[in-house]
Amino acid sequence: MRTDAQKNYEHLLAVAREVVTEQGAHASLRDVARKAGVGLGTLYRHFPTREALLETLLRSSFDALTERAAELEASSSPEEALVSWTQRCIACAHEYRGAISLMVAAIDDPQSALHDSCVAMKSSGARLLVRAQAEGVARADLASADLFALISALAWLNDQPSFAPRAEHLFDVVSSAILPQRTGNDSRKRRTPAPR
Amino acid sequence: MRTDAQKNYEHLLAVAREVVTEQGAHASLRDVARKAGVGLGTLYRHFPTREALLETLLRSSFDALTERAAELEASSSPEEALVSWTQRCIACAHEYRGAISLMVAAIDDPQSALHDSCVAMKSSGARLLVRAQAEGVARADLASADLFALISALAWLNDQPSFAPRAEHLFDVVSSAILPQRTGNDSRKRRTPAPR
DNA sequence: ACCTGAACACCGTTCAAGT
DNA sequence: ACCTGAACACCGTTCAAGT
Repeated sequence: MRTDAQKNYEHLLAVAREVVTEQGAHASLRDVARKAGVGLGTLYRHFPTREALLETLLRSSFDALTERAAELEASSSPEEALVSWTQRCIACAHEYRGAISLMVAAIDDPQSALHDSCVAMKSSGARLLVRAQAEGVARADLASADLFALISALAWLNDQPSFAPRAEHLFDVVSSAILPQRTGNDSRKRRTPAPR
Repeated sequence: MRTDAQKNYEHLLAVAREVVTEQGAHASLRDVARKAGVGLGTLYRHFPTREALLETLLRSSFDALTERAAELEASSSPEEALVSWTQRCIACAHEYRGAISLMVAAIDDPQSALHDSCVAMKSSGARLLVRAQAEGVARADLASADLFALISALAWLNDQPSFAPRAEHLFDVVSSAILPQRTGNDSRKRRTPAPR
């Protein structure tokens, strides 16, 4: 890459990160190019699709997620590993508003720039899930697709301003379905204040 | 309403139903007007916002939902009533792809044409939830906002083509979190085949 | 080798002008 | 009283022309 192209690329990415943080994953790409002081074509050459841009923005988070799964498998109980990783997963998908819809669409589309990252995420989750199931602590009838779906649903809920305040509680509720025997997961006991 | 206006209104609604069924709640309104053979302004006068159009399309379903809640309260066990109504609720929100996002946004926006319907839905659910909680069969720490959130999340999952095939199973999983003591809800037993 | 921005085909929304 | 569609300000995407 020519040094001027490299500079364009990096600046574009920095501006995109700002704009997407503010406006979400469906931000205007025209706006990104404009704010970066760059021609539209330059943006499209560096990032041929919205997914490609998002993938680059989330790259390091995705990598950290995979790494974290391996660490947790070695260091934590099957139960704690699954809960902790799931939480991180949701935070990662929630990094940019609206990103989760694109990720969900990508899991079934090998053409998408987000495909590999999402498959990796699903696989990491699958390992932790199987491990917890072997221990009898996670629901036996969950497939990795189900875990990915539940994580996606929680990330989507967090994206909705009306539900965001109850995000933690909703996580607990869904967790209790994944790990029915979880310590302190007695659903008859009030764990979080329930507003009217 | 003048009879020609009435005719326009009804034809517009019929065409809108078709288009929205095909393309989802974010279908082009221009396209609806075009296919109805009507000026854009005509559509906007009858339905000042996308929400207004959707509200009209879903009107009878919303009414049926409220009615059904009352029926179930009288005729079924607290547990069965909540499960059955929740299921209907999801089907209703899922009637048009993408409608759930607009509904979720409407719950906190009294200006939205969908606001009242969503509040009614939430209230109906709240009654059934409280009843089930009084019986000790539903999680005590769930607020009506949580139930609405979980219903929304399931409706959203159903909207995603990659998750739709596992919709029923995902409903069972989330149900087991809402009703931990539900008959046959033993999560250690395999209830639905889990594909690899 | 890389960049630009006009061109094209679309949106949603408003509102002057028509019947 | 109702209808129309041009006008405006936006999109995403492509690609000929420039440096």
